[in-house]
Amino acid sequence: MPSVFRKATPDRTPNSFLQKFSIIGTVSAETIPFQEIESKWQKFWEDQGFFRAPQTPRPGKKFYCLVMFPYPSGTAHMGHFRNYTLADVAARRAQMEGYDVLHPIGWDGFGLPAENAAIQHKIDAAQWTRDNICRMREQFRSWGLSYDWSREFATCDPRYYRWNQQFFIQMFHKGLAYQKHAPVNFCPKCQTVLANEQVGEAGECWRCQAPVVQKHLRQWFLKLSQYAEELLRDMRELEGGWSAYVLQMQRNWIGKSEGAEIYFEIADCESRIADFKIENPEIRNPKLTIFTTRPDTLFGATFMVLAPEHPWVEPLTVPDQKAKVHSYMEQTKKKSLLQRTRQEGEKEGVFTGSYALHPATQEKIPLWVSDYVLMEYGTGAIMAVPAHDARDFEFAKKHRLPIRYVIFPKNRKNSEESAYEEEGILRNSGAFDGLSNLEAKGKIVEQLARRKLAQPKIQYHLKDWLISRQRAWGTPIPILHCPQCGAVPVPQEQLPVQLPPNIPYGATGESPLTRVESFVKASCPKCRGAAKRETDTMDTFVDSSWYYARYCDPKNEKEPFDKKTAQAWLPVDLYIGGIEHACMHLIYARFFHKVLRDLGWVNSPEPFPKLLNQGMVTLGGTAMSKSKGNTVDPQGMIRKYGADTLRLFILFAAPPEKNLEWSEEGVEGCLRFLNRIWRKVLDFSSTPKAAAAQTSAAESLTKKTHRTIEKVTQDLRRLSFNTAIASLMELTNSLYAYQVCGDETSGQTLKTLVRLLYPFAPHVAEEMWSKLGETQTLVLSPWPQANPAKLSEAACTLAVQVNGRFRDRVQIQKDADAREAQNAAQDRPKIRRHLGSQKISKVIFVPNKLINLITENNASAAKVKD
RNA sequence: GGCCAGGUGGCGGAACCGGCAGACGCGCAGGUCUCAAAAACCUGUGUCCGCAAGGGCGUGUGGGUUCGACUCCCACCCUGGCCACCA
Repeated sequence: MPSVFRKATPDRTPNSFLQKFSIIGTVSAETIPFQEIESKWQKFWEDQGFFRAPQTPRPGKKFYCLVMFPYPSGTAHMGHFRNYTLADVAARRAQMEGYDVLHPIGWDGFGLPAENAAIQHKIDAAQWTRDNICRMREQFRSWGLSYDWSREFATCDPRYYRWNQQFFIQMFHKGLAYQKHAPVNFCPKCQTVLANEQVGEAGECWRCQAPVVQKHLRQWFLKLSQYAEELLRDMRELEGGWSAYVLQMQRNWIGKSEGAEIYFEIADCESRIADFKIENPEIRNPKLTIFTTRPDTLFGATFMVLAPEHPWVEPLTVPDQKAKVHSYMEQTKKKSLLQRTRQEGEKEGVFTGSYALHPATQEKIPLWVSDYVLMEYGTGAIMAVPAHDARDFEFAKKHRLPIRYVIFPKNRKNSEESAYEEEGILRNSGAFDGLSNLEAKGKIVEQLARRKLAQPKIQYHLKDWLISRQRAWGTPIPILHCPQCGAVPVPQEQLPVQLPPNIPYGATGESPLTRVESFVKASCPKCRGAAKRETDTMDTFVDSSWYYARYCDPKNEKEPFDKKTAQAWLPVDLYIGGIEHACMHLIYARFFHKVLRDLGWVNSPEPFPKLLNQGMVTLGGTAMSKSKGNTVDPQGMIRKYGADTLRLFILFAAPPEKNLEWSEEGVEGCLRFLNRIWRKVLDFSSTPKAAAAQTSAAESLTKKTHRTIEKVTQDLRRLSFNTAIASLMELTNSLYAYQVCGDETSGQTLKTLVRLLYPFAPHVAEEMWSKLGETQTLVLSPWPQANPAKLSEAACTLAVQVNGRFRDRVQIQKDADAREAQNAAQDRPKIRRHLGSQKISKVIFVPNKLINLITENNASAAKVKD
């Protein structure tokens, strides 16, 4: 039977006929019945359990695809949709490529919104959370996400948070969890303390933006700082897998600076040693400790500055200066942290009247007090080197203090107008003259260290993680406070310490659990005496610091997870989530993973070697948000256009890591694309089949198909979903241009197209697949393989340049050599015209791509260089 | 001030390793079908000169390297982000 040629354009008989008679309602017969298709396939996939991951993956064939799990706020927004769709494409592709895929979802169930809702509406936080989870679960199901729902859990379930408690106790025994009295950040609105990472640049609460205040409280900490160096070092492992941007942020946050502590003796200290004894009985021979990253500038130190809060300010201030110093300290107290840490404003300060002895020269240098020195960093005291530090320079100018240059650039003089902060050669530095400042750094510290006047020191910005929260909706910290034995961990067999029912919610700055007598009253496991239960709960970021490991073995009731099983799945192969967690969750989880490794639970250095931070979904250029009122509800869009259409749009409109501007026209474009394939499928299934046509059009369509397989496969590997979809659109256009229907070639192309479409638009692809007469689900259908023979053309088009400028293209045999190419090029009239009578002096030939003919007097070579 | 990312048509974006800039989509214009419209389909769409053939110019700006630069190097401008009196 001959191939059936049909015009692609009008009279597509049965369907356009039907279309005319389906005027009632907006749905025409050619429109894809999304709702029907979606629920049908969602049910089918779930019933068949296709997305259930095996208990243990085959070695080398695992793909653990994870999205940052949601807080159950009650409504999923377009940002969730984007996040989870991106992961879904990666997971579905991996499954088709034959991997054992773990693609789980769960709920970050603890947190303030639930507790605030409980206070406001007099309901149970647990119930509120459960209801929200149900609502969001239904939304996620309607999006066609290939989750292993059998592994779902919520962190507010005692079956989960008991392991938080167990890890906490293990850390307590290792000294990694401890309590201390310390100045802490307290949010007056949330009525709880916060970790450093949870306070914004302007000193605001990360959650409610209220200004944070300082309090002095006894709180629980995890020794994050102990892992500072390792967290920094292991970023090598993440290079390439994480964006440079997040790595930079973490590097900044860890904030390593290498330098030295140097000890300055106080001059004439005998006369005032009594003052020190009163204030600090342990101090015998007071030496003021400073931290510097520039020990090479030591000889340029002409004065010293103490932070106003420094405990030595009082004893060092001579009677004559007391009034001035005290008034300055008062002034400082009134400034906010923000005011103090801005460079703006003149550098005020006062002289204490005391002097220190320069450790190298024994010179007396004055001791000043100024708030440009911060108590929180280093030791709260500095040696001031105005010649080589811009801040010290400014201070010295204002207060007429001496400026002594000790480092000089190689070939020019120092300007006396500013601090010289670059590299150079030492002078005015005693025995160190002539050394480069880099060499001098080590040598100066070395020499001082021999006299016990200095030691090398590394300083980090990263501090320990304050995990206590004075709120009820979190994991109870499993500690009992005994008047005799102190803080005693709750014995293993008493875990979990469960939240009591009927918590008297309220934000009072104290945990509501303190008012639950039955919870508080306990006995000490050591001495059996009466003890009080710890009532603070853990920061919810503890919950999210190891949830990725729990997914590997979520039903385990004996342990957090089986080590072997988790080690087989971990690390996570692809982690997808928003960038806002760069310095919170992503630091905490890396820390936790390393602790778990040291406790023997996991064996990989990093939990997430590959991280994709998806961009925001914007409308009118700003992130969609309820408060701005510029949101688009994914559910409404799904009802209007279908989940697959929305998926395609979200994937196609921008590369994953960039922001994506919402555009309903764009959505309609994607609907048009799906409809085009849909019509081809209907056409094909209603057309009598024919053998492959031996035409050049058929051959070229086949080649295009194989090139598309190649392109989509590669694009999926590098998570370039937008370009993958573009090439599917190209193939669809080629299929339309082919104009033949029902023959082998168009059938093969159509089937390939549908299989390639599956990760992006799975419901529609499954439906089309079965309409094409296929009986096996696409989930289990192997990913198409490009036939290398079909990828290459016998002939190729060579770009022809004359003197580097593109002039023409020429058809040439594939793998032709330079000689043949040049002959073919010179046969072209255009090229002949451009060459004129000029002689060819050089030929650049890139096989199968390009030939560039250079003439003797070509313009660029003849360019006079003057 | 330091660091990072980026700057390509009317718009979103493509060009992955230095080799035909603008794939794909949106929008716009013209056409086919229709009594008409919608849908669908076809054609065109960086810019300037030209009826056309053809040619000039074009990837923030200015230089450089190269036979050849969106791509590499130097300087600068702009946008976004992060850090920042961190000693």
